Amino acid sequence: MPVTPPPLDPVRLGAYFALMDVASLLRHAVEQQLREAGELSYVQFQLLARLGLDSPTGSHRMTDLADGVVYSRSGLTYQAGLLEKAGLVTRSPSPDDERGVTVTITDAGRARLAEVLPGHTEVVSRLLFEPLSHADAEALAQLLAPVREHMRSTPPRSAAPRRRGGARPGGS
Amino acid sequence: MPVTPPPLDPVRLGAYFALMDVASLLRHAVEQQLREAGELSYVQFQLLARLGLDSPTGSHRMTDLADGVVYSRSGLTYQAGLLEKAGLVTRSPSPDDERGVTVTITDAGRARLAEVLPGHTEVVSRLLFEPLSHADAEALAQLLAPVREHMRSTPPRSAAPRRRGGARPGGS
DNA sequence: CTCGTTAGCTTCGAATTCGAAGCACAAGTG
DNA sequence: CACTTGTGCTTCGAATTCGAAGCTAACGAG
Repeated sequence: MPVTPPPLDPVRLGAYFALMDVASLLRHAVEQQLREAGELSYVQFQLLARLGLDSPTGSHRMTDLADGVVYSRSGLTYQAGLLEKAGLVTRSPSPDDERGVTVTITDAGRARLAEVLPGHTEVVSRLLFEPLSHADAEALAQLLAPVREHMRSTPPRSAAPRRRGGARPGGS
Repeated sequence: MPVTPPPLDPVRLGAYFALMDVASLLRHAVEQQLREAGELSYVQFQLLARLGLDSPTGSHRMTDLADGVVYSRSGLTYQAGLLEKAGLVTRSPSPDDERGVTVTITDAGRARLAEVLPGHTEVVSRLLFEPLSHADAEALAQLLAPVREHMRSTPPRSAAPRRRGGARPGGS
């Protein structure tokens, strides 16, 4: 039974709106920059960045990539397919787990990443950090860190008994 | 000539990632709640909220709505069309400006809004504000306010001479 | 008044996104 | 080993999104 929660006070409401608004605007600007500079979507850029910058080997399992990116699994497959078709990554079965897929960035992928990264940095610096001092940025990061933790550890839904979900084995 | 900008220091990079991540997660959670509680998309909810809560008359021009929402004009038309088909708003030509369209929320629209609002508040409170004190929320709002201003006042692109943009007159 | 320009919104086609359903491999149980 | 359950990823169809193109109304200059 949904107990009517207390409405958000103006301060929180403002913070909520500002957060969503800033993120949307920033995302749109970044997307535009990426499209013009390197024909990349935001998701593709995130994947390349994760592979090229966060990984010493340049490889990741699809699942690991999905953890870093919010989007749905199917969307991830789609974008990874586009990246592969563009020659920026390769997909191969994982050595340990036959059903896993390992995605590896190619040299062309690294080159493309290096190509768009400066512009990306420039846009983020200009739009997000121009009005913020270094101390502000630090405060923002420290404010958001626990929120991120909290969201990532909270299940998507509280109740909802998950109607016998998942993979039915014997298909045909 | 894109002068290579200095890369983002770790603090700013962390703030940037945290911001985008938190906003994405929150948006997904909110979208899910809205879909389950009231068959509304996020954009539709924003439009209804703007009409039902922000406007004394319950009406707005399309342009005013577009200013509050980030999405494209065509997307706005699409969602407004869906809302109209669902009977939650009406669209009529603006009295002053014959080419403007005024969107007005209906009683059914207000009812639907009242229906989903508690759940929406609950999700936002739980996901975003549970790990934040009231002072934290205030700090967050004050940090983001100038950023929002800055983004909204900055043109989408700096250079790019806008190739003779807009409406070409003699179509046929 | 007539022409050229701008503003406001819609239509169109292509691309992206999601959730549900499906398949193949892995792991646990008897 | 046979069988059941769970994990990892992909395919599929529907819905949403965007940008470009188009149309009508308002505006400005000659």
